[in-house]
Amino acid sequence: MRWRDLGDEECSLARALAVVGDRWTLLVLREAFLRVRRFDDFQARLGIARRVLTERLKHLVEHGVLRKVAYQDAPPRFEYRLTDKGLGLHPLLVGLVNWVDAHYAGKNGPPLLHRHVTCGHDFRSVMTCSECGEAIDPRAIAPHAGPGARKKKAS
Amino acid sequence: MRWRDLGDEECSLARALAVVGDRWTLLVLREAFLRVRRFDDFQARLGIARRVLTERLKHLVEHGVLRKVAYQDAPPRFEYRLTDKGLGLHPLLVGLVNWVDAHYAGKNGPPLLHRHVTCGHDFRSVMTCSECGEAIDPRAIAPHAGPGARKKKAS
DNA sequence: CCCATTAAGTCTTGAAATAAGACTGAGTCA
DNA sequence: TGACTCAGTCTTATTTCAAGACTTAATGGG
Repeated sequence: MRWRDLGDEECSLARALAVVGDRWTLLVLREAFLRVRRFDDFQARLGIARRVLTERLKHLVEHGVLRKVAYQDAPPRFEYRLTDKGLGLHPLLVGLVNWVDAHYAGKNGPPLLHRHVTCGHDFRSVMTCSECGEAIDPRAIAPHAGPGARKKKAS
Repeated sequence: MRWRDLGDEECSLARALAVVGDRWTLLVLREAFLRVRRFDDFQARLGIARRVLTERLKHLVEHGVLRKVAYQDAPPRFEYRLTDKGLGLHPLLVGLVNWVDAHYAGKNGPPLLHRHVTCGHDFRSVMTCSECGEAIDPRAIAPHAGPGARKKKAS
């Protein structure tokens, strides 16, 4: 299977990765969550090939994760802002960051903390069950075919 | 910057991606969560190059996400099992799946559901604050430098 | 006017990674 | 014996990436 055909898969995870699973894409979003918006700023902070950055930004805009907004007309200049859909990924990224920090703690602790402005505390993202509200024990997850399943493979 | 040097970054997200950010890696883990354990099964279900699969499995074992366990001696045969560290990624993957399903619902609904065996219901993974217990509004997350920060870049 | 600078890309080139599938080696099964 | 299983390894052609030079349009200073 080719990576480029991932979006055609039935599997939800495959379709998610078709959007944000390319190299650098999640790091571009990390910068976006840190309020970076302009091409050269993304490029300078990530140090990635400009060609790749161009491609990733275009892809994220096409998938509605970022919006390209003109901030001046002459010469035309644009910035990239998160959409609501893009913002929805932030808690997940925090969860991923918490996962690494839990397993590969540096000597001094995590380099970045996240404050929950609602309650004012630095927090970890705790995954809970939408039905019973309890924190999810990873061993208590049982995947099974849903209504949109075609045959046997899915996710 | 080269992708291979990602693990040396201070940024937690970069270090997470150095472990699970390669092409196909998360799909390998999806299969592992669906109880797939053997090389040929992974290969047949994913349809990826065997060379790439070999590399990804080795990488995941090296990083303690999977364990390679002999299940017979002659000829030697192995299977790959999730470690606790690997299991810790399952709620995050469910969250990612929920994210796509929310934004790109198929006509029939999601192809895969997840049951929370503790309460018996199909659930979505809701990210909540470890401090106040509330569901996290993505706009209420304020990243800031933590104790392990070196200069300005992080995550 | 002339030159430097900024910003958002595009282009080029050589180096890596991936896709597809053939091949290998040890052992089992009939 | 010959077909088959399983877990890889190898080969080749194609794609993608890394690094940085180049482009275009405008602004600011001397």
